Amino acid sequence: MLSIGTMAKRTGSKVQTIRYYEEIGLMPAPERTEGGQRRYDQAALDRLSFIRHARDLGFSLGAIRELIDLSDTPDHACAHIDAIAHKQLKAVEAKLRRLRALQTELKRMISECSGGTVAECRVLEVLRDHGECLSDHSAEA
Amino acid sequence: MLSIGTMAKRTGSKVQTIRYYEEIGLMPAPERTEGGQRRYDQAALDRLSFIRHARDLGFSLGAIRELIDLSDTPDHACAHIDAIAHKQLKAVEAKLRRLRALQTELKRMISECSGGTVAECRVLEVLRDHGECLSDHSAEA
DNA sequence: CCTTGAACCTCTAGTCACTGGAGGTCCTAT
DNA sequence: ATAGGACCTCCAGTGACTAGAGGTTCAAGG
Repeated sequence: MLSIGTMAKRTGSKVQTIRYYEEIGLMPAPERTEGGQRRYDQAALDRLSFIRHARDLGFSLGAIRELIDLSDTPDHACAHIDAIAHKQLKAVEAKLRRLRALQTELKRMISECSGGTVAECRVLEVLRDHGECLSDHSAEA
Repeated sequence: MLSIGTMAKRTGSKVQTIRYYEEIGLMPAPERTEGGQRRYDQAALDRLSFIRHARDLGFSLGAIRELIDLSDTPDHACAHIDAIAHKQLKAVEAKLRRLRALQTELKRMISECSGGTVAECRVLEVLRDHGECLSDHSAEA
């Protein structure tokens, strides 16, 4: 049984953030000790860890809720799962394309830099033609 | 010369967001018409487009400011550029790993789904061992 | 040239996703 | 038994927007 502080340490989140996720219903309310302190299990740790990673990847809490629902309710209508998974996959793949472009450009700059001169930085231009999928931050559609 | 509305449309942002970026100094103050309306050029459009994409990829405005500074000041000390580029590259590569894992799992679910049954959803587990780089949301270090 | 209405302006307030602090209680190691 | 670190609730503040009120400007049609 894990305390909230241990959960925070293991996932790199803040204690308050975990309580916040509970408040908005993203994390289930855990068991409590006699004295009222929260005690978590492995499933809760996995869930929190997923949330933190997905947030770091730029997913909104709404989108994350959808992804978690996929695994909370494996008996959902297949068409529903399929629609959500497809939508999230498209978002993931757009992010992948843009991240790869950024990676390439940063690498180029670093290698030029070790040669002593950075001719120019093209980080701005590099993301220009990989977009098409902006503003999918809503996920409740 | 582009109006703020055109800028918003082209980058998928809101008009207010653009004004907000100007307020906090992330976008330079553009020229104005006699009547006081903002008029932007191509460079401003590129810059805004970059900001929006980078935000969508989960970078903080602080991290984005750093990336933009790389291209604003090509005459910066090479060591400085190198340090920032390396740091950002590490962040990008961690995001890439986790996104790829998520992509794989979503694809698996979709293909199982088209077969009629989704045995189980492992989106949560899939991000578990690719982390190591959480909470690099600060970028001012 | 004049109008008219969509797009622009500033300013303030609200939202989402946290983050920090005050003031107090619990738990565990000595 | 007790000290002090971790926990509790509640509330206020931050970062990054987003919406609305109330008023001005611009450009396309008459």
